[in-house]
Amino acid sequence: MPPWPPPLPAVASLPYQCSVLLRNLAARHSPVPSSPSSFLRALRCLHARLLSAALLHNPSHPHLTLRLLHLYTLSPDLATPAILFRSDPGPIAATSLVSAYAIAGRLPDAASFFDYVPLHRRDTVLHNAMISAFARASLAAPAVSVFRSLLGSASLRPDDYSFTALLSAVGQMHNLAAPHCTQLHGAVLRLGVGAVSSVSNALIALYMKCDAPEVARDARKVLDEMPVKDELTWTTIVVGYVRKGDVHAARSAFDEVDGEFDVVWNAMISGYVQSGMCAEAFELFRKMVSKRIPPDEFTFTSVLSACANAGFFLHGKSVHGQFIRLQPDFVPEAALPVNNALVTLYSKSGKISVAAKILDSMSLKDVVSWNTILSGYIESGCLDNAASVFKEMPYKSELSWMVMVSGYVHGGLAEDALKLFNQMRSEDVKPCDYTYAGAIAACGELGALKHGKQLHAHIVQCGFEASNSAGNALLTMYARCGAVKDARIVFLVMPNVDSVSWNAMISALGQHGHGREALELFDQMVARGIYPDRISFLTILTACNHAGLVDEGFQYFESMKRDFSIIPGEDHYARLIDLLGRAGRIGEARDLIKTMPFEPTPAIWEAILSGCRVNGDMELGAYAADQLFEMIPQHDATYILLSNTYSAAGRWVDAARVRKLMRDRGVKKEPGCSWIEVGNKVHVFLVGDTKHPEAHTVYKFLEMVGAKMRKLGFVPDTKFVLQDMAPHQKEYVLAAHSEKLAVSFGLLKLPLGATVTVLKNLKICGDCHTAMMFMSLAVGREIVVRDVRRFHHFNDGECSCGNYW
DNA sequence: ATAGGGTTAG
Repeated sequence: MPPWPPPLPAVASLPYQCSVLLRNLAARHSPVPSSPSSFLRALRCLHARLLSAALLHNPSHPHLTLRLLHLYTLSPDLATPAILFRSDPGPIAATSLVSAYAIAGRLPDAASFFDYVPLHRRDTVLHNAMISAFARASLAAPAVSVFRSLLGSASLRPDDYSFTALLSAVGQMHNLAAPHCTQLHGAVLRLGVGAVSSVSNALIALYMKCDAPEVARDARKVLDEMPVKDELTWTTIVVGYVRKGDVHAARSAFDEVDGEFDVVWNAMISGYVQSGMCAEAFELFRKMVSKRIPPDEFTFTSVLSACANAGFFLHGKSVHGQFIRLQPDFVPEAALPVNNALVTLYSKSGKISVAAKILDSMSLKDVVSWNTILSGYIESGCLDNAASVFKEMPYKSELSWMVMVSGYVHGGLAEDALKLFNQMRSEDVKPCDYTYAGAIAACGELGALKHGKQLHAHIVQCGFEASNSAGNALLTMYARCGAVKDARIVFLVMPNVDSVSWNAMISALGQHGHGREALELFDQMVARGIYPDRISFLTILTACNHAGLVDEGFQYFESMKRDFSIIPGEDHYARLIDLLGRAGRIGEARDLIKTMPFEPTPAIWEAILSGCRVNGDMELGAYAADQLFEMIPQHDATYILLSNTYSAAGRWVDAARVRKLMRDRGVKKEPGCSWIEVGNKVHVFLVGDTKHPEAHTVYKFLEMVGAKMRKLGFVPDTKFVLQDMAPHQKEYVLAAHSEKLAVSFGLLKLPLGATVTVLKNLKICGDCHTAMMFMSLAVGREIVVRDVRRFHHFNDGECSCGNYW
């Protein structure tokens, strides 16, 4: 019979071996004494030996404590900690239980053991353990009150441990005021514990966490007065300067110790990563390796995240290799964050299958691992894989929901996003502001204004009104739904508008025909010292486009290069060309192409093409079409555009060739629809190949619409009435409560072609009244006034745009 | 029997 508990392994490989030992014990891989009392005795013996090896409370190995605790709680009929405690309800057992539970993140259990000890039996050490338990959980107030009760006790006095724990607890508070630090500093000096390095370290950390900029000096003073400085002193200083945003001060402090202590390297490397200086982080790691300082799990995690952030994938791969060589030294718990960082690295470098393989090979996974692979799949566009990971992941956090909701929105599946959001709330998961932002963006996609407004109310209720992500999402949603007024209110209410907010507001004005106002707002933004980015200029060009402000558009384009040194991208050029084309200055557009520093892209040719359509310059149009044809397939719309252009240019054979290509490649023509509000009804128009209005297709479409709306949980009592308006066109009236339901089919994104088709259909129906209303809705949205005016005369035969599917 | 710093997912 082998001895029990098994003998502890040699010192060199202690943490790893002990972890394995404890895991095997928990899994009953080792012989276990038959009687509960001898199991308990042996377990306590093991516990004591781990403690004497200083392993259990070594901050690098909290997982050993967890494993041991797990072993204690393993079978309820054996030695649960409660039974352990009942056999010895004194302060000593309570202290180790309080700290064990605190490390395990189970604060309520820790507190209850503290409470069980009668007042007269509590000693300073127990108080200290409780204070640090609260500190770990970032709960400053209860920690302070435990410290107060220690002060109030007649027989007890706080010692250096008490102060260290208290200072760390107070440091968890947000917006800590400098006077508090000075006050605590005074108390430390009065009680004469300032010479103890742990107290001074905590004091330095406290000063560094203060918002006031000048406290760094006070921290430095504490440092200079310390008789003995240890490695944690220097780490605290380095970390503190990084937190204050002063990487250079951190680096000079690091150079002051000359890398004498290993952990300071970690602090400096991660400091560089946090400040976005990934190249410096990697350089330091290289230096560390050349000095033969062994990297630990923190080093690996930081440097890998540096590689992932900066796109140093080859460097990352070599770090991966080094980690593999050292891997046997790491317990699974220590390897976990490194593996997580590896999964991130490979996801970001586009090697999602390698990332999945690493995840698969991990013996230990946590929420972070699952969330990482989830966002990896979403970023690489594998929504299906993401959805199945989401379904099967053993634990979810709020972040998982957030990633999935916004993943659906980004992937164009707004309905699924809202469905998931509703499911989330029915499962009582509290959404954070980012998740709300995702759901609101989904409403914007769908044009579900009422639903969006409800979410706005929730946001106010949850206190997320000051959040920029939520505010920007609301702003964009209102803009997409055409509620510029509401968008403006959100913009005015937001406490810290950022450049995203400005861009969104400018775009809201621009898209709804308030071109001049959009330009004014842009100038205001610049005057306020907010630097416009490339998105700002895209927005401005769009605004100019919608308002027909050609010369202004040109001026802003020049100013972008000259005053803000932003290099125009293909999208900027495409918009400028579009602007020129619509103004009939297609020749200038053609000249502009020649000045571009890159070869024309499909977007550029498309812009030229639409300009040619407006101007009837079919020669240049056909040339652009030829260029596009070479680049096909870019996206589905290109085929239709091409075929129509060739037809308009009289090149019927080429048009037919495009149509054949379209058929061969299986490009689907899906029916689209449009909407119009009349009174409290919403009319939905079916747009598409209406020459084959087989009844079942029409009804199928209606069913689809109905199912979609029911799924979204909007107006459930909506009735569909089918009315025959004309042989070539069907109109469905939604007897809705004037909600812009039809917008939920994504119709605000209705392109020019579709609008033209609707107008054409209305002409066929002879419903000029509706047509006029439709135009008034269309004007200033995606459609430019002059385009609509062209069809004011409804000259069918001349329509070069054709149908939009 | 108790303390201080450093890590990963958007």
